[in-house]
Amino acid sequence: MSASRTKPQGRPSATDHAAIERAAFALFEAQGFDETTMEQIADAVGVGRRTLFRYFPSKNDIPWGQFDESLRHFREQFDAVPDDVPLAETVHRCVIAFNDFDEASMPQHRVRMRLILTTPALQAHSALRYEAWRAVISEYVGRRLSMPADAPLPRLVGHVSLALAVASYERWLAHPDTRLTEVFAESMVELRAYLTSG
Amino acid sequence: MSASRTKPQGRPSATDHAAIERAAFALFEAQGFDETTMEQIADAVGVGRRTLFRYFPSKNDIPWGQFDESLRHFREQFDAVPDDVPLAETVHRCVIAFNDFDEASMPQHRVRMRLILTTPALQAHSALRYEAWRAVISEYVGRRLSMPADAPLPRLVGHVSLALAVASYERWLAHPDTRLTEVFAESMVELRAYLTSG
DNA sequence: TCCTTTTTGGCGCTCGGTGCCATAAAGTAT
DNA sequence: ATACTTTATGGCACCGAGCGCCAAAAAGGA
Repeated sequence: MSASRTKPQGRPSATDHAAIERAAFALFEAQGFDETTMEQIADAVGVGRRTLFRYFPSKNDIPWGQFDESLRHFREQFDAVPDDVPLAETVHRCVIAFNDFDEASMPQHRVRMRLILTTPALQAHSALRYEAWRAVISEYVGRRLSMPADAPLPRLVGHVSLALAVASYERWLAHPDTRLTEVFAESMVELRAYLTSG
Repeated sequence: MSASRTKPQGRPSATDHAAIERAAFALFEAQGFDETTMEQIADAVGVGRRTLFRYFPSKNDIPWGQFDESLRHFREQFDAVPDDVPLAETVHRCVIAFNDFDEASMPQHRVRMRLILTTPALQAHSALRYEAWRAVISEYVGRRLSMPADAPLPRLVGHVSLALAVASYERWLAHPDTRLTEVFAESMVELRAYLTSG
């Protein structure tokens, strides 16, 4: 009943998500994503191909790691913001907080995002992951405005927030000397200027 | 040298894009996209499976029809706008013009977009098509602002314009009685309100 | 030692997608 | 009519992702 270590039963796991990610990223870096087969990854990890599909539902999901957990954290960001903060300000803050990683993990994060944003197969697959990310925003906006999360405005805010985030990531990847959180802020400033300029 | 019918040479084509689209959409409607195999489509068209892949590079591309031609038209929209029209206004007008279809073709367009926007495999694939659409916008914005098309601002405008378009399509699909062009305008108004509200 | 639990991983299959190539079906020149 | 050229077809074999099935492995507990 406690949250600590539960006694493992049955056959122990032969690997874990982190080990698979490491082996996979090494191969992706060395020979490219498309050129790497699941069999090669399985061999590198020292596990059967079939087992790989139990840890990651698809090859495309490997670069995303444990995105579901990140989304849980994303939701908590929203819960932590007081209700008197303006809506757009809240969304902007939380999006930045979501992408405010430990400085030490930034290099790895850069590799991950470069892979996702430059590999066509992953660009395509990302749409499915982005959807869940947008849903977090839509749900919050819906709650704040007392309307369903799938109403036009909440969804619009989700889409535009994502657009801003992806554009920011592209900018961040192109300029190694920039900080992710600052790039987000700049993008927002530019968007407001674009929309309000004559 | 004239633009009219060129004398066909060699073996005549056994089918064309339109015929494949018709057969495919009928099957997609009847049994779903994922449940329809390329072999079934080939049989329905009365052509070999191999031939299908010469007309469409992938199954995912069939619902998009001849999107490349649409993009050519999209580019022409921008060329037709005088330079004294404000940038954001120009982009907004052209995006609306791009989606201003013949009233008679709207029902078919609805079917197509519903398929694309609700089928996971197609949602994913769309990212690749959207990229080319965004590029048209980025190139224009880059030209107007005398900067490369892949500079941050042009790309940001491309991403946000797409976000607005997709959100508008979702709204249009959910409300059969609305007009596509009007929905786009409403989304823009809501976006400005969202970003400028306190 | 047997039983239960859990994971592994091999096997076989489907389906999208591709390279290869012989062949069909047209026009054209002799 | 025959031969040549051009272009499209479509069969065949192959690859890789992904999945259902299931026997076997590897642990703990009785």
